Amino acid sequence: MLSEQDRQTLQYKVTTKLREVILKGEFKWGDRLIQEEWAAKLGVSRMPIRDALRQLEIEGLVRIEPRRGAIVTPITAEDIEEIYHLRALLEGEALERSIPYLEQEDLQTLEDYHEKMQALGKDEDDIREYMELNKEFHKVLYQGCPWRRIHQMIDILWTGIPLYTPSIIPDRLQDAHKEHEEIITAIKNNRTKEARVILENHILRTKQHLLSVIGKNEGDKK
Amino acid sequence: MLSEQDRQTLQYKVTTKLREVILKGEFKWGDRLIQEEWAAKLGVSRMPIRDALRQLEIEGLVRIEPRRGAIVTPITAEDIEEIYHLRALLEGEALERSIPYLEQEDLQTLEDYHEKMQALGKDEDDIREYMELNKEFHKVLYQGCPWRRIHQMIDILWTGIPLYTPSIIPDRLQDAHKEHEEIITAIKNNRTKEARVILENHILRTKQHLLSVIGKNEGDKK
DNA sequence: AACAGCAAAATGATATCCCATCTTTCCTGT
DNA sequence: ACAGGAAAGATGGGATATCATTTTGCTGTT
Repeated sequence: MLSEQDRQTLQYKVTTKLREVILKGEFKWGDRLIQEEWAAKLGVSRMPIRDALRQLEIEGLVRIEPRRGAIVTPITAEDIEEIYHLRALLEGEALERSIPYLEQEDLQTLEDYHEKMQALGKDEDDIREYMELNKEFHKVLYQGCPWRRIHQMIDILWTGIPLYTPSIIPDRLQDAHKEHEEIITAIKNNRTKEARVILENHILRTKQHLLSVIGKNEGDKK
Repeated sequence: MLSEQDRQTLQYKVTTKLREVILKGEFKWGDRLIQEEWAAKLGVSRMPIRDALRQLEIEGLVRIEPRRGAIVTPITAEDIEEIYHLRALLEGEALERSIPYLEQEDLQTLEDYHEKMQALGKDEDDIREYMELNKEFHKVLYQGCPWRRIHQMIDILWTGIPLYTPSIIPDRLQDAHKEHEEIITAIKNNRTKEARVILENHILRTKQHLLSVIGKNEGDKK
């Protein structure tokens, strides 16, 4: 049940809530998400639920079949593979087209974020903060890119990433940080193509790390 | 073959209709698309209109602002640039990941389409038929790719391409045909990377041709 | 011509109702 | 006992009516 204050931007809130529920793994593959059931659970009408489902279909978390409604399709390892590969492709392209438009001010913002991230520790709160800053850092990287669709696509990929406990991130902090620095340096020196390659590899390495950690955890459980 | 997309739902029809209207250029940049007005025009309620607008926002044809509704953002030359570049990126990747899964049967389908396209003439009906076959041809190319999101993204890009009068296509038929053939050959010989590069260049060349033709036409008008 | 302020319009959202279709259950005839 | 099918129930797509809130546009005054 959503509280009264959460009702400012209903569709947004509902979308966020449903996405969270699905990413948390509360559905099995192929489960149906019944509109009325969730409308009741969240205390809203069916319409914002439908809006949310359409959005989540775009993100790949449900599949909508005519007259059958939303079928939940949770994230698999293959999805991680896909999401990060597509991120590498699209963010690489976006960065290359962004650099010519980046101002001195943007460079400064990047360095600020970078420093803040470096200063953070490894407890849970700091890691959460890190994840937030990291997201902003990446956004600034390609905000100069004049294309409309690529931004939307990248956003979709980011929101579709499962919310892993921050506890699995720390091992890679050191490396990630160094890679960020390399990107900044490349941009400063106008080595556009190089920046792109570093970013792409940065993303793919993050994927590799994620998969290896998940793989281990999965092995532990069963 | 089109079983899934054969949606007989109203929202699908409405989306198609509104997309057509926008791509035909009946709106100027920044025009508002009033829900009730179009609900009346199409003889439906506001609901399927809203569903359609949400979809069109994803495709980049409208922008939805809270409490102000849908603002139409028609296609510009820069959009063509973006759409075709993203197609090259995404379809290239999809093709590379599709080839390992392509069956002998799919190869046969590709050659069938290819032959049919070759047999067509240059009058308007034939060109329309060609465009349809071409779409199917490309779809078969990457249908083996196991990723979900990339297919959706590619579909969105295809539907967002303006419906130019077929009269501007013929000059490139010969070249396009040859490029298709090269792709088939590369796939047959398992030269995956090569197939990818040919496809990417094929798409970018198509873009270049389109832009040059449009550029001329625009020049004529003003 | 500028502007303040108010009325009309449009959207986000709710509540209900209807119908088509999908799913499940249960009944029937062999 | 069981396969097959019919009926009942569940669910989604869609229509309609209504309300609150915000935006837009108009009008009359200065």
